[in-house]
Amino acid sequence: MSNPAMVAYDRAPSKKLRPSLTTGPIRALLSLGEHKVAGCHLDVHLRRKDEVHVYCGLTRPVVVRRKSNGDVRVTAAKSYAQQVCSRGFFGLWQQDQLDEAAFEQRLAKYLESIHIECRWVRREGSVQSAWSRIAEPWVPFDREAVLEYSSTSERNRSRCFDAVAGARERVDALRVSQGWAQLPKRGGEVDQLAVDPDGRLVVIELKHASASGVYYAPLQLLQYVWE
DNA sequence: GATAAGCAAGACTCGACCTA
DNA sequence: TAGGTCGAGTCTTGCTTATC
Repeated sequence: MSNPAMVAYDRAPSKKLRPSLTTGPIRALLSLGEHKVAGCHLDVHLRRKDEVHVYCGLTRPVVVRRKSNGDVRVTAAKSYAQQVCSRGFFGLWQQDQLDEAAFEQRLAKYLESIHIECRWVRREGSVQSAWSRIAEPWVPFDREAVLEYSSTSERNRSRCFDAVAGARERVDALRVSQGWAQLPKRGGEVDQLAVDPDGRLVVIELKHASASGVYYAPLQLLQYVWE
C-alpha cells in the first residue's frame, strides 16, 4: 500500500505574524483593498512563509515578507523594483527602526507613481479585480490557489485522475474534429476560491471570451475539483 | 534553521503569420 | 479582411540548492 500524498494548502498567518495584522506595515497593506491603481482595485492576500501579496489585476506590484526577527522586506518583480518610485520603499525595514507612518507614506507614494502595463489590468486582470470584491452569490477568499506537494514527482503523481484523463481524451478528439487551438498542458492554479452562503466551496476559472483556449476551462475545473 | 537565488512549469498578452 | 493559431516575452508560483 502506498503512502498518502503529502499535500498542503498553507495560507493561514503564523502565530508570529498574527499580532502584526492589527498594527505596523502589515496592517497598512491589509487596508489597501479600497485603493485603486491603474484603474484596478488592489487585492491583498496572505501567502505561505508569512508573505503578504498585493495584486493589481494579474500582476503583483508589492510583496512583503515578515522575517522571523520581525524585520520586514519589501520586494516585487524586476519591472517594479527598477522603477524610481520603488526607491526608499523596497528593501529591508528593520523592526527596531520601523516607523509605521514613514512606511505608509512610502507605500502611498509608490502606489501613486508606479507604472503598470495595461496588459495586466485589462481583460482577465480587470475581471479578477472586480470579482475579488463581490459579496454575492459567493465571497472570494483566495486567488491563484495552489496545493503544495512534498516534491515535484509527488505532485505529478497526485494530479493524475482517470476521470480527468478520459475527459481530456474526449475533448482532444473534439478539438481535432473542430479545428480548435492546441490543448494546453494540465494546469495547477485555481483562479479564485470562494465560499457560498451554504458553506460550499466555489472553484472559479476566469477566461476572457476571446481567449483561444476558452473551450478548455471546464476541463481545467474538472482537474481542480478532483484534486 | 532561515534566507536568498535559481530553475521549471504554467499562466497570460501581444504581434506575426496563416487561412478561409 | 477577419478570425484563429503560434511563438516570444513577462510574471507568478513552488521546489531545490547554496549560503550564512
